[in-house]
Amino acid sequence: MNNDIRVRFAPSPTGKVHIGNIRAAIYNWLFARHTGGRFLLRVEDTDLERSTPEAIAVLFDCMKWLGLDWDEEVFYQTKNVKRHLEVVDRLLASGHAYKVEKTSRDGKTGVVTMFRMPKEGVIEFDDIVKGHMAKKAEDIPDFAIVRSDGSPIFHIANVVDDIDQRVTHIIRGDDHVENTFKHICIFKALGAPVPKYGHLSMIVNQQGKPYSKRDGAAFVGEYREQGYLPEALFNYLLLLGWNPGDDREVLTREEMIALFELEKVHVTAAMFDPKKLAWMNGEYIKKIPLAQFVEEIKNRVSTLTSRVPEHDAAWWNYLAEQLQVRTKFLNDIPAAVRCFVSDDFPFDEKAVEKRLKKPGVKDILLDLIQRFGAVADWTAPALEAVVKGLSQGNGMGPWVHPIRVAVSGRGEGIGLFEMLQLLGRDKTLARLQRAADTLCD
RNA sequence: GGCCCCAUCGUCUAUCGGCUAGGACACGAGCUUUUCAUGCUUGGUAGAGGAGUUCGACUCUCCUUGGGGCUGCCA
Repeated sequence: MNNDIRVRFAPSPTGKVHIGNIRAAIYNWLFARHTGGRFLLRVEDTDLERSTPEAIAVLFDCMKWLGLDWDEEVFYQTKNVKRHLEVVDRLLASGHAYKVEKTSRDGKTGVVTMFRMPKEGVIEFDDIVKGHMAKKAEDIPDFAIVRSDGSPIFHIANVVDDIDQRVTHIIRGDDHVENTFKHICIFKALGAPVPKYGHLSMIVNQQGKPYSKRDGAAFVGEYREQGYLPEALFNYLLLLGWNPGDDREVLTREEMIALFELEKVHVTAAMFDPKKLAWMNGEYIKKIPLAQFVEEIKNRVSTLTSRVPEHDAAWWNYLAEQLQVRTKFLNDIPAAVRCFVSDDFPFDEKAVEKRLKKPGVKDILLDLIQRFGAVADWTAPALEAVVKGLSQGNGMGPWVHPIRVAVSGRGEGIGLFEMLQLLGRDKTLARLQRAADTLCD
């Protein structure tokens, strides 16, 4: 355990949190938790137009949702501007920086402060994930650190904040590799210790380009809305570029913390595979304790109806048990439980066409009403026994399919007899009658 | 263009010189089966190309090719 280790996640709040960005947060967090160091959050809110309180709230929200807790008070970059400028003055005084009149791309002319890069020698560092990196100083031109309007630019703000926060390890996106050579020179010019670096590869789309919103859900909030579990997204993102060294893929948070090593993070870009994420989500849904899954169902039911129907705990548990293994996304729950909540559920056109609008089906349903009506003990096994008796070992399809569509409106769902047991005798018989009267030919 | 980085199944990856190249997702087949799933069994698909080092190279070196990043008064 090394309590001197300090890492930070330093996003600029834009109202949305990109999955590539949050993966950097995950790696930082895991690194801190694994080493016993501290995980800091710095909000780089210098873009006043986009960095609204709402945008910052979204950021906090996403992090909390994923269980990424930070250790010290949030550091706001805008509150450190005075320090940035003081440091620039020091650089100016020591000759590491100079002022010059420049014309920017968009044509405005003004005096900016430039950082003076060394003109010879090699700048190098050992990146924890990418290995040894070196670049000739002459290949990097001087660069601006203060705008003509007097505001500090990213390079100086970032380095000064890292010094002030006493950051020891900078774990961030690959796109900052080139900046690192510049930043190292600033640290040295200031006589500050150079932190260790670890650059993370990007998450790319199927074309190998950086994953953007055009490629599907690119922001954390979207996964949340679509019914993904935070644990699943966390686990999936972690596996995109890291593995525990054996065949385990679904890991507990404790295992992740225990096993995570920055040295084992991949250098290559990883393609985002929504199918595997979906699979992993299903794995995590199966792990939800039954009682909690029941609550989840009730919550979703409340989006369908103002009053959650009254049932005993056994009824809810039975439903949850049946539903849990079939659920890939929490958002699939409402459609699956609709028929238990209300008599007014939609009928799937195709299913009706295929299962009910066929000759003889009406008679089968009417016959079933009689037989089910005579069942003394309204349980799944008893009901199944009735249909088994009718099918005489030849497959229950001709009975089962029409019943399912008649009582639920859908061609898929939980086990049919379990469904009937949950619905109860009255609803089942009424729905069979209704289908026979109005949906069959 | 210049500089930097990268390269194993379709995808995520294991392999740290001995490989009949393993696992997962996806896909195919089968079993279970009332639907949809789950579960179990099972199949196919990979080391970009070329030199070199070595008894031996997917693993090391070089070149080529391909991909990505950066090259702002953005971050």
